[in-house]
Amino acid sequence: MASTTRANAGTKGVARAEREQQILDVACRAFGSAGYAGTSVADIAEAAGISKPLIYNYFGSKEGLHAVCVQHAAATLWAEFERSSRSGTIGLARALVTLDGMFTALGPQPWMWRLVFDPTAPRDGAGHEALLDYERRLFALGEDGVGELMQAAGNTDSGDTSAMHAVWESAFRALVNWWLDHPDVTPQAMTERCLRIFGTVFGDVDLSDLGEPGVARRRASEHSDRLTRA
Amino acid sequence: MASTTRANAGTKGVARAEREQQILDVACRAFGSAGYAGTSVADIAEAAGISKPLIYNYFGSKEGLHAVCVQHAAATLWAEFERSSRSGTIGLARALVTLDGMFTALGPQPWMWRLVFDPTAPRDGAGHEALLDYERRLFALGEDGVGELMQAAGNTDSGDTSAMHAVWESAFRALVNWWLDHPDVTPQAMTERCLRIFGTVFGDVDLSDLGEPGVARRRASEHSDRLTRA
DNA sequence: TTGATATGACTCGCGGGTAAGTTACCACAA
DNA sequence: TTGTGGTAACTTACCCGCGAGTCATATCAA
Repeated sequence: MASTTRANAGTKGVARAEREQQILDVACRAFGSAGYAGTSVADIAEAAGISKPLIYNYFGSKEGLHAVCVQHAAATLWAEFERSSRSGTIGLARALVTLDGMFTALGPQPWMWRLVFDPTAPRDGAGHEALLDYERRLFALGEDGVGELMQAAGNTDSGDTSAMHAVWESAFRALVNWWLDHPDVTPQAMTERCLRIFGTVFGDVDLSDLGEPGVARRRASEHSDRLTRA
Repeated sequence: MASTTRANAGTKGVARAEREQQILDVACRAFGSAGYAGTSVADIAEAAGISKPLIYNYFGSKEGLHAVCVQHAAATLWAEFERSSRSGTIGLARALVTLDGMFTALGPQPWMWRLVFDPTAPRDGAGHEALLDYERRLFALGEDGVGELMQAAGNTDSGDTSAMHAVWESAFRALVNWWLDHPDVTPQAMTERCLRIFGTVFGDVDLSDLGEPGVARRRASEHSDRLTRA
């Protein structure tokens, strides 16, 4: 027994890489649920079962930790968007494929969404840069589709296109948010709902553009194993 | 000169009601610009040219002050929505009239918008109640229009209607936000832009529903004097 | 003199961040 | 096999600024 001081320190035999990953998981859930401002480093430390200074040792600062979380989330979501853009579909069909991919990707980790669209996140630093980058690429992707639509309708006003794009992104977010607020609805059912909504708004959607109606679902399930991991 | 102590207190001859109004104006701008979390009571006191304890004397707490601001903003915006709903138009025409009314109402006081849609606002208390009430009424108003649209399209699924409603509200907010981000665009020009966008999305809008294209603008300018006060 | 209007100078908790020390593990010498 | 030093993993206990909220006090008008 010797000199059993009441100190509780000392290694627990967990390697840095492993501990970092563990902290990251907890932090993503926390930031994605309560937002950046609503989450304290002490909260994360407690949830991860470690002490605060360890987080500062490994990530430097609250903002540094958050930046890594955001980069991870942005990369994940962006990968999904890019995959959809390679689906070979265009116009509304591609929109549907993208929505479907989002539902499937977010199913096991819904907090990722709020992590990226957190209004309380800091307006500078590495995390913000990552988000700006993500938004820029997303913007370019969406601008194509909206541009096509506007041109097909004979409208070439750049202001109109810009506003229209804002509306489209907002509608996209609204559909995802609605789905996140209705956890009972399966991704499949939600995609079908989106299809019906598109039909209502745009008149009957030309399904020949879409190939077959099931294409979105099939492509998504091809990758669903890969996505259900985390 | 007598005993000129360096104390700076004492009344400045401003009546409580007047001072409260003055504080309120400053607070609305502050909360509406930097958000609830991003605004300190000291900030407001300094901007109003008074000291912090006076605010606590008159409004009890930061949340109390914020609640009054929110109630004011919600009432103002709601009045505009209700006026639009009495315009006699229906469907897309009413949507246009409502948007036009918002642009005109927000022109002289754009911060009102963020005051109502502030993600950093407290989730309880009188201000939150006022917002919930406002949202409920807004919801009922929007549900009508969306319900009509869905029914006309032969879709009676309540989930579809709910999601559709979320999309509509989101699109509405996106248009207003876009406009707030482009201060050079006049309300008139923005309303015309919305008309063109509606035309692009829904196919050519039936303008007979709308009466004449200028109806929104005319009704709004009737009241523009009343709105440009604050 | 009384009450309304006003303020300087506090208290206090919360949360980001840090200094200094403690323990376990591991490579290597005896 | 058993010391022994070095390092990586970890914690306790603190600092410090910021912002909400308060107290005692001061001035003036009626």
